[in-house]
Amino acid sequence: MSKPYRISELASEFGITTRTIRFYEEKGLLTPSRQANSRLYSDSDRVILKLILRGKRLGFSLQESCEIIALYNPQQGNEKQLQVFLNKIQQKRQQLIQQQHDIEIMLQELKNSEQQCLAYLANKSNSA
Amino acid sequence: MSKPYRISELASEFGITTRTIRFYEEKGLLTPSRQANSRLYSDSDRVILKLILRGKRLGFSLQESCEIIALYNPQQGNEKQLQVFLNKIQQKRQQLIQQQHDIEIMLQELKNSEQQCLAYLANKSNSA
DNA sequence: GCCTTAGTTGACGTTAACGTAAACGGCAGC
DNA sequence: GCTGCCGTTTACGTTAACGTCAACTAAGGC
Repeated sequence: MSKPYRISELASEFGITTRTIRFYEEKGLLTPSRQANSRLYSDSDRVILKLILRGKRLGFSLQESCEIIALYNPQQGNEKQLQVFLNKIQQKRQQLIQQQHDIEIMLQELKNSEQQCLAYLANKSNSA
Repeated sequence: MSKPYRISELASEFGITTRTIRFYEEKGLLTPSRQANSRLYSDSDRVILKLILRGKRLGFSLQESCEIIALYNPQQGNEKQLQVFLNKIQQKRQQLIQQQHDIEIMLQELKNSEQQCLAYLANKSNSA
C-alpha cells in the first residue's frame, strides 16, 4: 500500500481536469475512498484511470473502456459464462486488429504525401 | 467517370444512414452534384466517405478526419507552407504510432485474460 | 481571526454527431 | 388517379463527455 493520490495529483499527472476525474467516479468507473471530505485514490484507481485514457486515445467510449477493463479481470464462472467472456475478448481483438490495419494504411498514405512534398521542395531548391 | 452513386446506395454499402451522409455534406466534407432534386455522388465522394469512416474507427472527430484528408492532398505552396504541412504530417504520424503502441498493449492484455480463462476451463474439465 | 488554497456538491451550459419527425416533390406500377 | 417508395428541406430532440459557475467546507500559514 503506497501513499494514496489526491485528485489534483492525478489530474496533473495525466493532464486532465479534476472535473473529469469526478465525472468518471460519477459514472462508476472510479471508487476512491474518503478522508474527511476529500477523495483518496489508490494505485488501482490510478491504473483504471490509465486504462480509461488509453481507451480514449483509441476512440473508445467510456462505456467501451469500462467493458474492456472488465475483460482484464477474468472472474470465475460456469462454462457458459466463460464462453461468453472468451467471445467478447475475441470481438475486441478483431476490432483492435481492424484499427491496426486502418493505421497501417494511414501511415502509408501520410508517407506518400510526405514524399511528394519533399520531392517538390528538392525540385524547387534545385531550380533556384 | 463511372456511374454515380445515389445516397441510399452509399448508405447501404457503408452501413450508415442517409442522414449521416447528408450531415457530412452539411459539414462541407462531401459535395455531391445534383440531378433535379437528387444528390449524385462521384467516385471521389465515395473515397472521401471511406476516409471519414476510417477516421471514425480510429476515434477521430470529423474535424480531425477532415484535416487528415487535407494532408492526403499536398498543395503547392511556398517553402514555409510546405514546412507547416510536413510538421502536421509528422504530428499525425506520432499520434498514430502512439495508437499502435496502445493497441499492442491491449492485445497483449486481452491475450493474458484469455489464457487465464482457458487455463481455468482446462483445469475444470480435468477435475470433472 | 483572516486569508489563501485544495476540495466538495449541485446545477446548468456546451459541443459533436447524428436521430427523428413533419411536410413536401417526383415517378413507377397498377 | 392513387399508392408506395425514394428523395428533399427544415427543425427540433438526444446522448456522451465533460466545462463552468456558485456556494460551501476544511486545513494551513501568519
